[in-house]
Amino acid sequence: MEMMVNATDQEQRYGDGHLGLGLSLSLSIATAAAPVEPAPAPRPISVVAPPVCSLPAPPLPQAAQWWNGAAAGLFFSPSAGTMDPSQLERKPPPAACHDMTMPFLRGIDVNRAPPGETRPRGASCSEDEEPGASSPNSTLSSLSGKRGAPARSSGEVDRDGGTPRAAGGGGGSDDEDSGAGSGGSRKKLRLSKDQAAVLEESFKEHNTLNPKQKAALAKQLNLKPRQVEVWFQNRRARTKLKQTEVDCEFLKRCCETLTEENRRLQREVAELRALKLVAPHHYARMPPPTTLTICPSCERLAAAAPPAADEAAGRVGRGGAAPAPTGPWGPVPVRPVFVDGPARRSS
DNA sequence: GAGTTGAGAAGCTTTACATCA
DNA sequence: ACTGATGTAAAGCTTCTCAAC
Repeated sequence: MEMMVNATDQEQRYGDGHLGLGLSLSLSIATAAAPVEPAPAPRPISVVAPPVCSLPAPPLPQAAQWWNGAAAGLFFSPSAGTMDPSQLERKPPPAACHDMTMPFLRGIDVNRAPPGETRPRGASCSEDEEPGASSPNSTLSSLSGKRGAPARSSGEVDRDGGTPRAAGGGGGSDDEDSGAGSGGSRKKLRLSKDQAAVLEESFKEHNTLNPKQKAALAKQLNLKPRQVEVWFQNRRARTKLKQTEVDCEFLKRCCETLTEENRRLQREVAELRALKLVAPHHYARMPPPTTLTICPSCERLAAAAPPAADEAAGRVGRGGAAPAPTGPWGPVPVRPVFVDGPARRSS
């Protein structure tokens, strides 16, 4: 097979968890500017733009990095900033998500495949065609065929969403459904609150589903596996979009901060030059410029600290530990992390 | 009218399997 | 019989888009 993969394309395609180009940039900045600290713990999904510094986390195995993001609903993994392009390149290994448990699926072990069971690639997933799994609400929209083709309009949607009506009915396979495109406008399914809540919970656990999880979830929610799949696809796409917006804002702030710092440093340089012209003899007695140190953690240049007692005693070497956030490294913008899904209507 | 959201389509990668030298 | 290369089909994913609400 011919593999002509555009790197940019790859980054975009598999950017969830890494966020592609823009993300890499922001992370590079953050990596260069921030001192080392432990990685922030995964936050609850409902938190938006938490006060977390964009610090690079210690490199993790790829699957772990991905999972960190996925489990917390984070598509922007801080650790991605330390990843090399090869790490950015691939999706997580399927096992990373397939082995996770879904506590909300009571009594359904969707994660444990029967020993030795591997679904043949070519075989159609019978679970996906589960005939009885049709949403009480979805008997309509899920029936819609191709775009533009009017779907069968049958039944109404339970907007309230409390209890799904009896699933029964359905009985039609996807094939049947898609085939019946006769007349009537396409009614749109509205997932019930309960269904949405369970899906959200599930998404917090895994942002992708394996076939078994999908089937179990569909069964539990009285939806078709295809509907669950679509919901997850949309959720991923929209979460990523939100995160991209957040990252964009963050990058703007980074840019402003760096620009301001650049101006300040240029002014400083100009002042120092002027000073040197005015009083060259003073500078002759000063230590050579090699006393500038590099912060070992963030590799930023720091002016040498004024001679202190420690230094006089020879106890301080060059390149000492970087001061905390308020040190000479300047302000580091705090990159917000979008961890919440698209706002849901509260109706 | 704008925002949200379920869903279809296109295009891509991955993977299992078959075939062949 | 075994092995590596190659082709193919199916499934899943992302992205874009539409349309109903």
